[in-house]
Amino acid sequence: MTTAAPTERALARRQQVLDAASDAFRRRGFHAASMAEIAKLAGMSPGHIYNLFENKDEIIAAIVERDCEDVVQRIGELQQEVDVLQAMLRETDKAIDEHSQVADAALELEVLAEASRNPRLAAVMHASQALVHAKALGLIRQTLGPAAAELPDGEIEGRALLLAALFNGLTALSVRLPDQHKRIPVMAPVMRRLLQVLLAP
Amino acid sequence: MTTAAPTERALARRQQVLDAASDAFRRRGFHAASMAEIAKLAGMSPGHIYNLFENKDEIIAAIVERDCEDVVQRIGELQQEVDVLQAMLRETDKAIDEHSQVADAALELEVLAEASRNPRLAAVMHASQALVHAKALGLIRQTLGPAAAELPDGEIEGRALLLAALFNGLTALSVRLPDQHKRIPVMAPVMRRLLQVLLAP
DNA sequence: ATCAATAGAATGAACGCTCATTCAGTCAAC
DNA sequence: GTTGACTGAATGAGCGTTCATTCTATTGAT
Repeated sequence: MTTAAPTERALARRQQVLDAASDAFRRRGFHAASMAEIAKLAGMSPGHIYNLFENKDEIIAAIVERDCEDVVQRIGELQQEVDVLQAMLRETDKAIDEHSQVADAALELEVLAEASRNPRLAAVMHASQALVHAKALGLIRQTLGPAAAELPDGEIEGRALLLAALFNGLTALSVRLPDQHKRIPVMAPVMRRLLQVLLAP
Repeated sequence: MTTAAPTERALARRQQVLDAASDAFRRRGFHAASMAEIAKLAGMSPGHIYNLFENKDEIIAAIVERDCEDVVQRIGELQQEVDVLQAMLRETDKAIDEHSQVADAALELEVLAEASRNPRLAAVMHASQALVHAKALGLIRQTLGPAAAELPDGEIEGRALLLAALFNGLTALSVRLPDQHKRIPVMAPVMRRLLQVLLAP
């Protein structure tokens, strides 16, 4: 038997490893972070990690899956709003700020870079991203309301893609321009106009 | 004498190393690409690379500087156009396509991820990016024409930042959704509307 | 025209180190 | 006594970097 049902304890230990590895990858990068360091942060021996994960690759794959679930949930929460567009316009500053955290950016860029050359990770990432994309389509349709039906084919798809690009780009920018967070007041008004183009009928 | 003036030959060989290293970093990542591999691709011995560059870090730093010069030049060429906005709207498809090449994305994400934790590289990147940002401000001012003077403080700055974010985001997206290049016709119309918000008075 | 001297270009084996992964063995709980 | 969680030293591969050495071409004296 290669994979028995994991015990509850094992599942909790896995989460510890994921937390530790996220931290280590963020600070050192995937290849430069050692299993010894991850083990130390997770409070267990390097050897035991191999009872919980096949290898180092599987750890980063699991991180991607977990983070994707987070994003889907966040979109779901946003959908609970009565007027999604108004909610987004109201929280533009906060949204920009959250996507401009260099620490988060580091892990995200690390994961993307690794996914562009590691097929195992690429597969997980594409599956996860497909879920996020579908959820984003739903969000935009809901925001548009009945007007959605009148739009040409692909219009909503295009909006979802560029909405994703915009926020992903903020993350990349936060590394390129380290004082970017100081410029949130400058970006916010322009961002609101862009959001209106992407989300208003 | 620590640094004599480099001969013409040395400068040419440096370029060979930069080409080789770009390729290797793109395919394997910065840490996983070995100096031996770079040397082989560049057609010289590992030892000799150390006559041309201080160490591995300096190679990736030089790549960033070279790529930055490219971007500044590209913006400069765009500024030669009589009507910059019209030119951009005309070439939207091509621009999206160029920013969606996974191969280029891989190197760019690698560089960004490394810059988020390597201070030497971060310094080079911030200096380079400041040049690009200044050039982008000039482009937007030129596009707006006399209307630029009427806009509130920071408006142009905000536009430049989000323009950069938008294209950077396309690069990140191309890794997340591998079939993104097939959706260019879907993204282009929406993108044109966004460009108008960012570049029209 | 020839040769010794010189100097930069280039090599590649060797060094010291770190890494992911394995596995023989310990320990606690039942 | 058995089982499953867990340890950490050992293994072997691979890394960036160094350096003693060789190559190549140019110079200047004869």
